[in-house]
Amino acid sequence: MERDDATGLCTTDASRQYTKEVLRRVGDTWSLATIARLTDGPHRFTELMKDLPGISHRMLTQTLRSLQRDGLVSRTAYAEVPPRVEYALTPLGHSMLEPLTELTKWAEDTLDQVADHRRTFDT
Amino acid sequence: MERDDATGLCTTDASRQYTKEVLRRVGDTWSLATIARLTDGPHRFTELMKDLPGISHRMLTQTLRSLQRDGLVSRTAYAEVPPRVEYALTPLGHSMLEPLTELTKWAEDTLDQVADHRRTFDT
DNA sequence: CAGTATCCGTCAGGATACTG
DNA sequence: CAGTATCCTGACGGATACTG
Repeated sequence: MERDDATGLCTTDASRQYTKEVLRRVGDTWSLATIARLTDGPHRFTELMKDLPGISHRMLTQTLRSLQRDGLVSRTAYAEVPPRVEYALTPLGHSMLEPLTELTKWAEDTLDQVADHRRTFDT
Repeated sequence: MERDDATGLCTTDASRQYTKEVLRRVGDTWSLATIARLTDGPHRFTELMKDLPGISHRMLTQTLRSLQRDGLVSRTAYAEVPPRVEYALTPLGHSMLEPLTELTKWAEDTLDQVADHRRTFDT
């Protein structure tokens, strides 16, 4: 596997597949936010609705299905009345948190720089 | 700033802005691939076209403008005939490579797991 | 409560043609 | 060579109504 010596970022065709793969898994509007919300433990559907301001009923369902399909989130239904369903991160889901956190920190640290540059660029 | 103790991933409203911010900057189809291609130094427009299989003329322009606008990529035009323009990562662009590489490695390492899980889930 | 189904608007992004 | 402008399609995602 070739990697750039300075940074470790692959520049091969194969490596670009991985970046695309990441986007395919969590590149949509709600996946990352949903994962972040599940960081501290299992949550119910309604809790997630409440804690993800702006998400629609439909999109939460769809996002959870997608994450579940990829093995990042588990779904547990309890046979009760009223029905209760809990979503939680799987070990695989947890394994994403560390690299994801790095990227989030980077965004946080560079937010102002980017905003400044954008203003300058527009003028 | 509240962070989850176990993982360091923010779960506050503010932190979700950062994840959204990342997606806004590089969440489209071609930004990450373009950045990866610029890792090893400056490249010309045509080189990038050739090295990003499937990208259209229009989308490369649009992607480069967006990255330029955010200060991740610099554009240098040489007053020659025929015209020559070179794109390169800025220091800010370089600063993204490390966290990005972590995420790429994660995708690489978990690709098979996800593929397996997806097959199982479909049945 | 936790979904599924349907309709519909918006927009990313491809194809193509035209300029400096 | 390195763009810009225009048109068009398909996927993302919101609103709403209906089930177990």
